[in-house]
Order: sequence, then structure tokens, then C-alpha cells
Amino acid sequence: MPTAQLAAIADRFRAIPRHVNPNVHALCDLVVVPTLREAIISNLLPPGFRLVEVTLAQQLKVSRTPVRESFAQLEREGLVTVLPRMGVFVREVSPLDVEEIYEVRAALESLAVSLATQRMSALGRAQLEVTVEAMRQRVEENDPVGYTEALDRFYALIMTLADNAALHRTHTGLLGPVRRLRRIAMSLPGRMRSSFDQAVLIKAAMENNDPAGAELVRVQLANARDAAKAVLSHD
Amino acid sequence: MPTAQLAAIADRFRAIPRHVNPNVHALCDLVVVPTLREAIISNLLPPGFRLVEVTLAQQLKVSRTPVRESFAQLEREGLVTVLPRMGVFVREVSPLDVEEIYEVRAALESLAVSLATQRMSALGRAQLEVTVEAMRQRVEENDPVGYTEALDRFYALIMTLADNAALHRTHTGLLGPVRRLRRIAMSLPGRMRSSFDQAVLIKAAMENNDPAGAELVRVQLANARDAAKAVLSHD
DNA sequence: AATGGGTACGTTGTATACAATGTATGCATT
DNA sequence: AATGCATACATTGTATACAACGTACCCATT
Repeated sequence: MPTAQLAAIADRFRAIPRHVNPNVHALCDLVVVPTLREAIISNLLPPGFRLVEVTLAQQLKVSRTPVRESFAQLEREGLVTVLPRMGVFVREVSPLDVEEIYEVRAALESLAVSLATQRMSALGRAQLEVTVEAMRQRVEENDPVGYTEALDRFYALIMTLADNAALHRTHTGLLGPVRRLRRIAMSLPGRMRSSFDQAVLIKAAMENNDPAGAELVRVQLANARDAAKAVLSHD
Repeated sequence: MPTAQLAAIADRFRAIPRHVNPNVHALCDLVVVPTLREAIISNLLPPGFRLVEVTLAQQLKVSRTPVRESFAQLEREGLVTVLPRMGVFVREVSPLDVEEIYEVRAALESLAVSLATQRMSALGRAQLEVTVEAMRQRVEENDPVGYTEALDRFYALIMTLADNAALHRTHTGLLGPVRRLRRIAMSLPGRMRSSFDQAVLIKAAMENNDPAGAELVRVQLANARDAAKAVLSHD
């Protein structure tokens, strides 16, 4: 059973104090969803893997109910596919899926950069500085997983600066299926560096109130898409 | 209790033969979700209304489990707000929400029209013809609710022609919170006519391979947004 | 040997019982 | 009279038992 480590991951999330993020369903959102999310993104539960309610319930030491509820959440995030009465499976991502997702990402993120550029405040500038600095550190430490998370925070900040909650939600919902690919792709030679250089350009454009930022994002995403597809063709 | 009619709506959905759409959770997707969706969009369950699990379970003659699962689905559609341990409420929509949603819709739908224009086939042309004709009939019958549904099918067709499943899903997920407003807005004097005229222009642009279609959509949505906000300010 | 049907098993779908939490009410104390 | 606390109630969160469905295997029949 390759999923014996699940319990360990679950215990890590269980240990986090409840007060950190109060507005969540206790077991479902606080333990089961994070555990399965991490397990799927890290490829411990590979694409196509069947998730059986009772099995997971035993391994995570909860009942079937929170597991069921978590499946709905994970489906919403695009991490699993639910086939009614037939089972739940870790979502398989095709090259076509990647094409489609990045096409939409381009539309959403270039909109976000446009809005953020227009609406950016002094505080925003400072936050951008800090976030990009964090990314630089990950690059220097050669930490692809950490860099991917920092990059996510970079995008999240842009969404925050764009000040459009619907845009933020929509974008987050789109990323799910390619999360695993992105993490792996970031380990490709030169990929992290290329991503970071592009991010610096985008930051500069935003600071200079330069509308070219929106186009830079499209370039950034084209590279990311190709890297994801490269990963896909090698496994 | 203003929700006594719920059982009636539920029975309507219960009567639909199972084979129409096989891949769904029996009770949850086939009865509970459609019933609550219709009840919310039609304003039978108004914004802010508290949805209590046991009450709904009794009225819909199911147990709490499918109701719970349906809440997750409805939250995903943007129709309800789940406050853990505090209850589920019909989502309240602010003017700001409307602004944000239509900003994102504009990005997604103009992309969709661009893609659909490029990729349209003879079959697509014919489908477009049929769909717009159905809209014309609703206009002539002065049936705002029917027209809104036909308009939804018009957008759905454009998404299909754009041939990007991720875009389709994302767009659908965005519409939820404004569904009720759109239906009401379509009853405003002249609104249905204006919407239809614009749709005809968009159709023409697509048929003529004219990239201006993407811009026409933005105009269409600006009108729709203003109508929705007008509704919001009057209730 | 191949195909058809039937039965048994595993898994999901649903119902209900129990536990935990949030809210409101009423009382006591200041 | 106002505020704080405690207790009771309503409601959600979780666990488990039962029912329905889909799949696979085996046997019988051709």
C-alpha cells in the first residue's frame, strides 16, 4: 500500500492549532482536504489512483462522512474526478487540458495584472517587493517546491492588488489540475530561473505603470505551459 | 413557512426519468440541488435566507446527508454561503460583487467569442442559427424567464464552439451569484429586446469571421451589468 | 471454446443516532 | 438596572448501520 504515509501527513495537519483559521469545517477542511491535496500534488497519490472512502477513512482515522465531503471540495479544486456510483479518482490531466487551462489563465492573469497596475498603492509596491524577494531566496537556495509556493503567493498578491474577489476565486479554481505538474516542472533545468526573471520583469512593469505587464504575463504562461507539457510527456 | 412549495418543485424533478442524465448522484444531484437551485434563482428562497438541514430534509423527503452534500455543490455554484458550524445561507450579492463578476465575465466571454470565431464549423453556424432563433421566439412571446434560459444556451453554445472545457467550466462557475438578478433584470422594460439585438450582432460578427465580436460581447455585458445593478438597487 | 446469464462481493448512496459547538435565555451579582 | 455567567436549546459535525447499485467471477449452455 503506497498510501501508508497518508496518516503521517494527516497528523501534521492535525497538530496545527484550530485558532489559526477559524472558519472551516473541523475535520474535513482542517485534516482530510489538506492531507489529500498534499498527497495528490506531491504525486503520492498518482493520477488515476482510486480513492476508496472506507480505506481513506481508516488511514486518516475519521469516518466516511468527512471523507465524502472532502471529495466534493477536491473535485471543486479540480484535483479529483467523481464518477457517481463508480468511485473517486485522482484527476488525470491530458496535454489538451493543459492547453485549455493555460489559455484561460492567460486571460485571467493578464486582466489581473492590468487591474493591479491601475490600482496599486504604496503598500502594494512594498508587498510586491517582499514577495519577489522571497522568490529570489528560493531560487538561490535551489528549492523548486518552495519556489512554486512563493510563485503562488506572487500570483495571489497580484489578485489581491487587482482587488477583484471573483477573479481571485476563479483563478484559484483553475489551478488545481496543473498543481502537480507545476511543482515537477519547476525542477526542470533552468525553469526556475526563467520563471523568476520573467516575474521580475512583470514586477517592474507594474511598478512603472507600464501596460506591457499584461503581455509579459502571457509570455510567462506560455513558458510555464510548455514546461508542464514537457513533464506530462515524460511520465 | 414560505418554503412549503419546495416539495412541489422537488416532485417535479423527481418525476424526470433517471436515464436522461445518468452520471449523477441520485438524490443529491437529481432532486435536492435542482430544487434548491430553482428555489433560489426564482427568489422563493431570498438572499440571506437560512437553510436548515433538518427542515429541508423533511420538506424534500430525504435525509440530511444528501442535503449536506447538496450544500457543497450549491456553494461551488455560488448560490449559497456556508459558515461552518453556524449555518448555510442563500448568498447575498452586493453591487461590488456584480461589478467584479462582470469584469471577469467580460474577459472570459470575449476570449470565448474569439476562439469560437476562429474555430467555427458549418455545424457550428447551423447551431448558432437555431439557438438565436429560439431566443427570437422567446422575445416575441415576451417570456423573460424563457429568454434568459435561451440566452444561457447561447453562451453555452459559444463556449462549446470555443472548444475549451476549462473555459466552459470556469464561466459556468462564475454565473451562479448573478443568476437570480439576471432573470429579474430581463423583465425590465426594453431589456430583453436590447439583449437580443446585441446577440444578433455578435452572431453576425462570428459568422463573418469578424474579430469585432469580442468587443461586442463587452458592450453586451456592460448593459447586462447595469441592468443587474438596477435590479439590486430596487429590492 | 465462447458466450450468456446469474450470483456474490465490493463500493457507493442514504438514513439515522450521537457528539460537539454556537446562541439565546434567565438568573445572580454588582 | 446592567453586566457577567451558567445552563438549556437548536443546529451543525461526525460516526455508523443499512440499502442500492455496479462489477467481476463462475457456471451453464450452445
